Amino acid sequence: MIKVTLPDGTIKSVNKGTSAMHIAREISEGLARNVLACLVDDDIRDANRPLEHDCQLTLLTWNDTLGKQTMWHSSAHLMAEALESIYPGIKLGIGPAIENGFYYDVDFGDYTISSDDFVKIEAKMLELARQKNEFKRQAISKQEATTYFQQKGDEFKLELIDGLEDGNITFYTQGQFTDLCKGPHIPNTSFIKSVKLLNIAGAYWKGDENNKQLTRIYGISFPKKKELTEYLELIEEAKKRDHRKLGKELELFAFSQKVGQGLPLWLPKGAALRERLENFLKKAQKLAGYEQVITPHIGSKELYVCSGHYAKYGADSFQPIHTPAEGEEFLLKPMNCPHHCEIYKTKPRSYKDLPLRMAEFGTVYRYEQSGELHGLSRVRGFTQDDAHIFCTQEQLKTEFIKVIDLVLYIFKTLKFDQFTAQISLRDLENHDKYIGSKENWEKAESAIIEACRKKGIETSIEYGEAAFYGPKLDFMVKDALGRHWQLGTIQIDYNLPERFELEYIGSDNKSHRPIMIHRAPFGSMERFISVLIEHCAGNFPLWLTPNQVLILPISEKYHEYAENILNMLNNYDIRAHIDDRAEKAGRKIRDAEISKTPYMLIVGEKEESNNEVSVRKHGGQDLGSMEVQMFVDLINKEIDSLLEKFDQN
RNA sequence: GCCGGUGUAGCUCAGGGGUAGAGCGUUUCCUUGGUAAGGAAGAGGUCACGGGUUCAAAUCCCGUCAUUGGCUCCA
Repeated sequence: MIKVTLPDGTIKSVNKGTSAMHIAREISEGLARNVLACLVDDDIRDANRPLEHDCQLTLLTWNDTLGKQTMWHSSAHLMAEALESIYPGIKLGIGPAIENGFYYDVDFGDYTISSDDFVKIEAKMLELARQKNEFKRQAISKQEATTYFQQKGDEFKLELIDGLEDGNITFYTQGQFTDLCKGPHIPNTSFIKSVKLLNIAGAYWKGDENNKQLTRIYGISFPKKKELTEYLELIEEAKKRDHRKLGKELELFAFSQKVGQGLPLWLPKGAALRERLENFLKKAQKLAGYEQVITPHIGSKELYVCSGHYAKYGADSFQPIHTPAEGEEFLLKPMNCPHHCEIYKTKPRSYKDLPLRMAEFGTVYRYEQSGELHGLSRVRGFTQDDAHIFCTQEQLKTEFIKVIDLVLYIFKTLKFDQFTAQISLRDLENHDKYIGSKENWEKAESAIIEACRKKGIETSIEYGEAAFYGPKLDFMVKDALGRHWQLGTIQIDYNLPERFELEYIGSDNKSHRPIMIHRAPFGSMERFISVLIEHCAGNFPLWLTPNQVLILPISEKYHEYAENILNMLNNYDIRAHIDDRAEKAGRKIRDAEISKTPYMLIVGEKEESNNEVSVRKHGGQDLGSMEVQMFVDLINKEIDSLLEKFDQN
């Protein structure tokens, strides 16, 4: 007999070799029908595998992330089975579960496949699922595994097996399909009640662009048909929020073939919005002790040779601009830091000058790969809300924390309450690719970790993700379609001060080297605004939104009164317009709603005679009629509540 | 950059070897209205661009550009 402890603390004594599924069935048949896998101590396993020792047991269902992942992993196998039966002879790469669904990488050989084929693949998958085939686990020797895939002629699996340790290899079989897999899997295929193949794409074998490109098919599956419907509705909703669509509809930005790809054109409304966002940050930065600087859009090639960027990125950048002078070369600036270093050097600095905080909304140009360009999220010309803090080693942690405060202030004001923070450190093994001394790196890495701990930020640590000149902390958010984007970034740099020979005179009257912190709370104006658009679905906060108020005269007779109202609002810096088209009120309201204007003022005979306005909020709420002054107060009060002052304790 | 998809009116899209369609928007006229679409008439397109096949190409083929879903990359 062994003792199995369940999450609620109950201990069950069962025969050795009993399965988790058996225990589930003892608890209830309903539960057993929903168990997809289980956790034995901290090990994820098939629910049907026998339990051999005393253990903690957690039964995993669709409600658990790990349960979902198991279902999706099994669905990838199911898809592979379906694909093999439709396209005999295909070769399989890997087929894991992902955040939302699963994929399988396949070498289709001579078959051509497109999303038009999804319907028949989905049908085959469901047909196979209904066969209620068990996922059978089988431990196998490396030799046997190799033989199996040699016979099958699947070089990808052979390559995978090659990297595995003998004695640790398992196969899973369901129906006619066997795959190299460490599992776990759901008990049988019938748990998969609905599937949807989502898209098809190329993907390099093992993620290496020197390797063969396979066809990746993405899909998702559910234990209930209804959940698939809901998921598809969610995707539709997300598409409505796509910043590329809303940016066009709300006339915020545009692109032009003639101007060039990845070079956004800011339309009047978008430009004004961006300007307000910049001013918002400038105000907070002023309070935080930053000074604004301005630097040119190009810089001598020598500047980047000095910074080291030319050696690393020169070949993949916009190429140098030549002048009529022999040998003279300039680069479009890909970052602002070297310029700021030169500002630092304009005069001798004392420890009393530090920390020196230099801010600039600096527009930079990077030759991003054409396939990577995406709306405003990834462009070739963009403006960083950049700043560089030059400080001493002692000041580093405090300054780092202050920057975190600024980032959190922005997130709070714009209601980004779901973000993740990632600490990027050096590769654990290979330290050669980083510039700078080992000691400095260690100091910098621990400063970041401590600062995050102190601010109570939940972080993940990623090794090997650091920039070549220093470790960093990145804040990431998801866009409407679930893609992750990096927004704010804070990076420590021991390298540039070295390369530019930056110095300050310490209290000991000796020369010392400052440390540099690069930071951009928004990241770039372009990307931040893209995420903001999707975050609020185009319904910007009142202080940011292009048009705050639309005045809707009931008929032409009230245009003059509407003009009066407009003048009053303009005097209070409220952004308002009049819809003076010869349309009915219902029509004007509808159009105002579609344009996402926060407030509508309906004015007609009643309002004019009482010297009032009727206020309707976006979304339909009728606030009744009131005097203009009262409406102004209402708006200002709302803006005040949204725009808390930056307080750096 | 790589592998797929797409490119038709300002927008969203249908069509498709015999020189072009809808809805919305826009313009003009009528209507002067009360909380999500009033009516009528008109304008608007070298069907992305360049080649090829053909009696004939927007349609088929090739190339380029842009865009899009991924992959790789991201100072």
